[in-house]
Amino acid sequence: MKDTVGIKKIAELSGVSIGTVDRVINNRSGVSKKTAKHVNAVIKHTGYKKNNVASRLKLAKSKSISISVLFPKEAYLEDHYWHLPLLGVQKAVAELKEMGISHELFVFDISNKKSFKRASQQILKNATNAIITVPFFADECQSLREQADALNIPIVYIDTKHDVNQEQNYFISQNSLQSGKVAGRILYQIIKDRGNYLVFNLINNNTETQKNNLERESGFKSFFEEEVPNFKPNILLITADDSKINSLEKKLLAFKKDHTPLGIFVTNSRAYLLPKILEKIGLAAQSTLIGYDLNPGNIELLRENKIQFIINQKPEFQGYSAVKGLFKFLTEQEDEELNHTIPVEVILKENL
Amino acid sequence: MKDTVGIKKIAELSGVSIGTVDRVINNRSGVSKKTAKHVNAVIKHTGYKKNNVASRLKLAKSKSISISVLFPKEAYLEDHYWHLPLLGVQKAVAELKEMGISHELFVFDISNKKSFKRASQQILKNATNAIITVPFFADECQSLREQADALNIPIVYIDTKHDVNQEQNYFISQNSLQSGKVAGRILYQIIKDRGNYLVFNLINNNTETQKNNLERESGFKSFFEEEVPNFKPNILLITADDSKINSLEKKLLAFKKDHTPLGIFVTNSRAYLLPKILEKIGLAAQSTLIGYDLNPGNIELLRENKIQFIINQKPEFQGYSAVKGLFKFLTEQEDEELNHTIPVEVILKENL
DNA sequence: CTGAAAGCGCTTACAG
DNA sequence: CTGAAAGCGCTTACAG
Repeated sequence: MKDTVGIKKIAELSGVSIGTVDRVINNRSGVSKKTAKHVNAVIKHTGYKKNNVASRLKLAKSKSISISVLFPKEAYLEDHYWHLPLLGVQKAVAELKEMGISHELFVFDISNKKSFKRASQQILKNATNAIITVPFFADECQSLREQADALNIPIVYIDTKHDVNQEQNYFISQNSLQSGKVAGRILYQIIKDRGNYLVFNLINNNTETQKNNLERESGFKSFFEEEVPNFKPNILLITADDSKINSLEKKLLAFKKDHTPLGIFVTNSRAYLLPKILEKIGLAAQSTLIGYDLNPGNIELLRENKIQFIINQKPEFQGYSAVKGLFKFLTEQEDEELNHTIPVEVILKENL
Repeated sequence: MKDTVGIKKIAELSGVSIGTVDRVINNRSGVSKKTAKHVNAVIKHTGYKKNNVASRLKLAKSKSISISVLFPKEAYLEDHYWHLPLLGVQKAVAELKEMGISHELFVFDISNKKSFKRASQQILKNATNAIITVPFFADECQSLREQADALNIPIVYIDTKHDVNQEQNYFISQNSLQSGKVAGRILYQIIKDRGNYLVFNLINNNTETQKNNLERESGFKSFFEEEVPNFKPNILLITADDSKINSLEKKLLAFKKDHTPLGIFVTNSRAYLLPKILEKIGLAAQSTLIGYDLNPGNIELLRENKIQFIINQKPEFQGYSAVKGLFKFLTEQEDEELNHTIPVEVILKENL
């Protein structure tokens, strides 16, 4: 391995002490312009790059990086979707713990904006270096954003991309429009023009994440417009509250008449609610069902072949990437890993 | 952050010097049994864990880890499949370079066993700490294995799992049987019992990696046996040399007669050879094509919707995982990351 | 068989 | 504004 230049070499070449070189590298105050300029020239010339391993070894105790994670309280439940990004966070923190990084979990109630506000205030009161959360509530995120900006604390949102325009807004999430197109392609391959399409927009809350569902729906329709423009599919959109799902039977019965194939796209994680109903009214055999997220209900029905496809958002990977990206940003000022589109992963029984 | 115990604390609690603690931790010679036992007891009691960041900082120069990568010579070609695992290797090495890790690329000709042998001898002559390669040639791998064992050099094979039985054989590859089942499921969803199935086993070499193709084929058939046992699909297997592919036209014409759907599974990366033939003999419209690997030809045809599905083996990820896993093994003696099944990733135009 | 000391590359409190 | 020295946790050559 050829000798890499270190701070010592730079000091030697610049004719200053390593302390001064350190000040220049880290933009600390107290260096004359002339010296700084000279040292910077040497740095550029030699291609010197700070050794972060050494840096973090020194700083691990005195400047430990603490990341606050603000998730729905379901993150505590091992079976729940919101536990998965937490697992990813924990994995990344474990990998980096010798570099002096730790995290703390804060939770809120997704049906209660105030609980989000309260938790975020608590986070800002503690000295934290970064925040990872989910943009459920537009106004509250906006206000958190402003306060965090003042303290120079970066925020990484996972799961959903909302359209706030500030700087330092980082998003690690799937492109919902694109995932809707994937669903469109898959169902179209199967149903073609021989049957009907059904989009279920099941609502169980009214937060920002609902936007994901609408974009997925829109992506689904776009697929047909863009990819098979001459085909005008019969797409029925059913928007319904979870609790009213049983009242839909009559509506669905219309599809039974000719036993034509039925492609069903559920725009959120609750595809598992449908198979029972489809069986009850005798639509199961002619249906192909695609939904989102590998929750226990969906997994079981994939295994039983009652759901055919699941689009996975890789929530664990989202949490993992958020921590890794933040670490890179906080130690190297590189933020390109903090804006990250998660690939649309297609899961069926055999690659579960 | 609560104070983690370090070597200093262990020394203090054991009443010995840190030098002795280091000897015990790293199983170095020259420690009395009594001292070792006592220190080990303290280590167990405190839950001490070596700080690898500090360790690697100290060792980066004197004990740099060097990984030899032995790939087909096509790894040099940016457009080629074998360039991808190399990119993954490079990425992982870049992430770990401050920990004192480097790699060197050696190449061989896949049509020439001797070139593999020659390159592997050269690797063994240099002092290397680990080898990453592809098991193209069973005998040569076996012999490499034996020599590497004697030198205590771990080998990680990517791409293909072959059935050698030694210890220290690590494989990072996709489960070919399983990926064939995925292909079966996808085509069955589309074709059902309304059409015919075609499996193309295109041969362009006779190395061990050909086993992948056979297992994929076998997985494809297994899908039908296991998942739809009452359905006896009409599956035609076509084994052909690449160069003879055009002579197949007559055989394929048989499928044209009734315009029934045709599900085509190409068990290797050369699905891109088929669309032109299918178009020429008028089978394109009724065909659904699934193949392997995101090479430029397949990508282009996915974009044009002339190939419908590609199964990706994530070659870049394979190379990346091999390096990360080796690093963990060489620094922490943990080898669980070195046996790794790559998920079966399903790609279509919209999630390319 | 064991310990004291130097050093990996960086950071910081202190002295000037 | 600048430098000399100590130290992060581990490793190693050297002395005993």
